[in-house]
Amino acid sequence: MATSSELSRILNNANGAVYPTELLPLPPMLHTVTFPASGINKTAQLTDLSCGHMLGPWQQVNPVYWTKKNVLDWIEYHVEDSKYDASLLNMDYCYIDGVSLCQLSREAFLNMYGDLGERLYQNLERLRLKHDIPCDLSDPLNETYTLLTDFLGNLPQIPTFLNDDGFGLLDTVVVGCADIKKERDSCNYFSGFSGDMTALSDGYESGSSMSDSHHSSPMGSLMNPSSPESTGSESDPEYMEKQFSINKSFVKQERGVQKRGRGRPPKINRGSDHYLETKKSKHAPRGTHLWEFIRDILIHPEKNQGLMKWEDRRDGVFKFLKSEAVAQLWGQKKKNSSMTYEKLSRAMRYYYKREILERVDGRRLVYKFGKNASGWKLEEVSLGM
DNA sequence: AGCACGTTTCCTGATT
DNA sequence: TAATCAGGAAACGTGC
Repeated sequence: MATSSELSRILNNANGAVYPTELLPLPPMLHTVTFPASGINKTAQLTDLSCGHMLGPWQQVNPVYWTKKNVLDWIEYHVEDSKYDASLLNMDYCYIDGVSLCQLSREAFLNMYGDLGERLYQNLERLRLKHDIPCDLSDPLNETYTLLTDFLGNLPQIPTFLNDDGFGLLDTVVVGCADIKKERDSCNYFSGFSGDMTALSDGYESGSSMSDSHHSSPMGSLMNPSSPESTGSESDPEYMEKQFSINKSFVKQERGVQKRGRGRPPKINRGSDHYLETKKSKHAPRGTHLWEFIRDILIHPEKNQGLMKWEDRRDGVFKFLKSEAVAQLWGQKKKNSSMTYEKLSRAMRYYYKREILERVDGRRLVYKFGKNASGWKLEEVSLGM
C-alpha cells in the first residue's frame, strides 16, 4: 500500500518525466480560442493560467481545455487531498487530456479511478459548470449554450442512463413527451412533468426542470439506452417503439375517429388551465431562430457530444446524430414539448428557399449552411461574430 | 387590429 | 417496412 505522500511522489515523478519544464505547456488552443459571447472572463482566466494558485492552474480553466499535465495535476491534488492510495491508480488513465476526460461517463470514472472516481467525477462536473456559465445571458448564443449546459450537465447524476462511451447522458433525452402531454390532458398522466414545463419563465431555466422531470415522471421507462451510429439509433424501430409506445396508440385512436383535412387545425385538446397559462406567459423574445440554434449547438463541440456533428466543417456540412434529441431540445427552448424531428426538419427545409441552408442530396440527416447563414465559420466563431 | 414573419402541425407522396 | 425527405396548406405566436 502506498501512502498518499508516496502517491504524490509517483505523480510528481510522472509529471516531471512527462513535463520536465516548469512552464506550463499551454495548448495552442488555449492561446487562440475565444469564446464568442461568454468569453469576457475566460480571456482573463486563460492569461492567468500559468500563475497557479492554491489548487493549481487547472482550476482556472474549463476542464475541456486541460492539457495532460493539467489532468495529472488535478488527479494529484485529489489524491493528496483525499489521502487516496496511489498504488490503486492505473497511471495510464492519468495521461489523458481534458477533452477525453470530459467525455468520460460517471461509470467510466468509477471503473478507471476506483474509489477516487466518484470524487473526481463530481469535482469535474462542478468545474465544468463553473466554467460554462456564460457572462451575457441575453445573448442568443449563450442561451443555447446555457440550455445545452443545463440539458446535458444536470443529467449525469443518474448513472443508469450513462454509457461508457461518454455520451450516455445524451440518451436521457426525453422523446415523445409531447403527445404524452396531449394525453395527459385527457387522463392527467404526467401532471408533474408538464407543470414543470409550463411554469418556466423562460426557456433557459428549463434544464433543471428537465432533469427533475426525469425523476418525477415515468419518463425513465421511455428513455433510450442506445445511441445512433455507434450504439444504435432513434431510427431503430425498437427504439422508436419504446419512445412512442404511448402516443402512437393515442394518435391512431384519434385518427381513427376523424381524418383531418390539410393544414394545421386549431389547437384543441388542451386542459383549459394549461391553455390559459401558456397564453399568459407566452412572451418569449424573438431572436434565436432554428438555424441559429442548430449553429450554436454545432459550434460548441464540447457540449454537443452526440447530438450533431460537422461532416465538413469548412463547407458547413453537418449531420444530426440524435435527431429526436435535438428536436426535443429545440422544443424545450420553444416550450413545445411536442416537437419532433419531423417538424423540425420541415422548418429546416423552409431555409432552403431563403438560402440559409442548402440541400445535401442523398444523405439523410445531413444539411449544409447556405450563404445567408452566418456565424458558423471558423473565422466567425473565433472572432465572436 | 392587422400584417409579416418564422415557425408548427399535418398531410401526401417519393425515396432510401 | 419504416424512417426520412420534400413540399403544400393552413394555423399559430410574436413583434411591429
